[in-house]
Amino acid sequence: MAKKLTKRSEDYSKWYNELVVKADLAETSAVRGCMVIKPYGFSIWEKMQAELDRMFKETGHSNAYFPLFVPKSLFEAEEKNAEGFAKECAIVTHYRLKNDPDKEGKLMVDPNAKLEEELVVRPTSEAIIWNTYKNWIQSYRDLPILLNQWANVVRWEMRTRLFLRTAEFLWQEGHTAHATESEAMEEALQMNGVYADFVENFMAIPVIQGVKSANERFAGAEETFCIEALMQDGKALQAGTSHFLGQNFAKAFDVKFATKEGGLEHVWATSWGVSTRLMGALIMTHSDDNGLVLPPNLAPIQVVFIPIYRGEEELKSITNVVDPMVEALRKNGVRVKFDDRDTYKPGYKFNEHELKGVPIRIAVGPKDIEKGTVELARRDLLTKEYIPQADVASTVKALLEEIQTNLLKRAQEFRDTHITEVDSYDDFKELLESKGGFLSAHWDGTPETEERIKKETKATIRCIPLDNKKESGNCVYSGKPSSQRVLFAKAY
RNA sequence: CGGGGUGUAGCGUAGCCCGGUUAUCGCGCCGCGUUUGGGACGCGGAGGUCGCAGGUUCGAAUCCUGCCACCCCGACCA
Repeated sequence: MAKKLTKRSEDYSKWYNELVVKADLAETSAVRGCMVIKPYGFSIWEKMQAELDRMFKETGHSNAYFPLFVPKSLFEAEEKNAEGFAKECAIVTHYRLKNDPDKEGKLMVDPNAKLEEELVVRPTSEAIIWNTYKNWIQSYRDLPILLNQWANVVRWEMRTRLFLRTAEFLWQEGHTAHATESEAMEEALQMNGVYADFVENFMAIPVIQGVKSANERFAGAEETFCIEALMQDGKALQAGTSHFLGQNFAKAFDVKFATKEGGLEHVWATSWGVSTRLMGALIMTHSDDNGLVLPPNLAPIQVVFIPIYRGEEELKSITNVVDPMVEALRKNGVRVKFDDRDTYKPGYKFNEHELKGVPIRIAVGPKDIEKGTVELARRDLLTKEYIPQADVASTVKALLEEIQTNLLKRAQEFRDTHITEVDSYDDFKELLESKGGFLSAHWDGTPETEERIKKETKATIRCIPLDNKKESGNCVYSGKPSSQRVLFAKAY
């Protein structure tokens, strides 16, 4: 096995897969299309969960949990939603196994244990949740309901890719119920904003907030808002979505409430989610040929100390110097590890922590003991410098913030230089291949045009940016008049 | 589900066309020693139903048949 990762420029997919496995984030499982998230990868996910959860609570939401199984009759109640997910559902049809009379030691599905009604393993939970909300809502006094659940969902994908597309994935899904259309719409927009805030400020991944075209809209939604990110290879990634569901689910599940005025009206709904896919976005936004690069906010280990020594005596004197520094940092709330394993050499540790994306590495050896210094290396720039031991606590604190800022800035610059305005279809096709990224182009607003462009170029409309400026022009494909540019890209 | 490909140790592989002692090499793993400021080196060692089932043959990783699994390209998708 090669020690170095495949270079990003050589084969981006190969690089990505190697990185995910070698940085101890995840691996493919023996189960078709499924993924094992390893402890290190999961600890990063937990950081994301904790921050998101905090933000949800801050905006008035609570957590709850609903069943994994959705009876088929409930699943099919909202037609568009059902149709959208029908092709990728896992279905439970039986509830028991028995010994196979023809094969010693083997089991078979017991044909007598066939379920009267099949259970769909949730690909999303609108159906089961709205069937429950029906029982919870009678009056305007019961509204709003602002719930979130952390769960797994199953979508039987044909082709899978670690974190980006797996048959089972972890996510959070918010499901809210409101008395008025405007309140629901505000909620959907608010949560899209929360996602943008989280992804940009916590994960240092710049995103564009936008609206999906009808083709790309969530099945069962009236309007889908999204955050779109751009990966290093020029492909876009939908990083999160927030849906204004109108009264579709309320009508499908007959959820009405008595208004203050004595009327009876259908409830308005939203749903919104982000998934472990964000881990993929993290990797494909910041990482390099040496491995993962973690924004300090997310890093399970923010600073790693590595001793360089021969013999126990030397280690002891280094430990005496390192321990107070570690303690001082921890007191400042910094997540620190002193890697004093004697089973690996320093060079190995350097590479390992680089591969895992630790933002700051501090090496302490005999020379440093003598001079009262440490060697400090930052992961984002791969630079090294010597600083006095006395300055470690203050330097690290400031540097962690600087790295966090720098990563976002760097990604932002990349993203901004990869949004290109195009006005002819030839330029469109040419740039899509040569440069990639977002192409900002006029579109006549019809699904047919979007569909044709997709067929011919594989590019889709990623979104219509929320802050889009109105500008009259002509559709890059049909030449028909258009009032604004939209963002096209090839997407994951 | 359509087109193509691959299954040999934990991982990556040679051998297969043209059947013939004990199945190749690298990484990793274990032991001992020397090492330790960018993935150490030497010596020794362990680890294999050659995807599964059947067939041809004196003899099968190698040839034949069937099955299974996985990967890539399409369609689908957060």
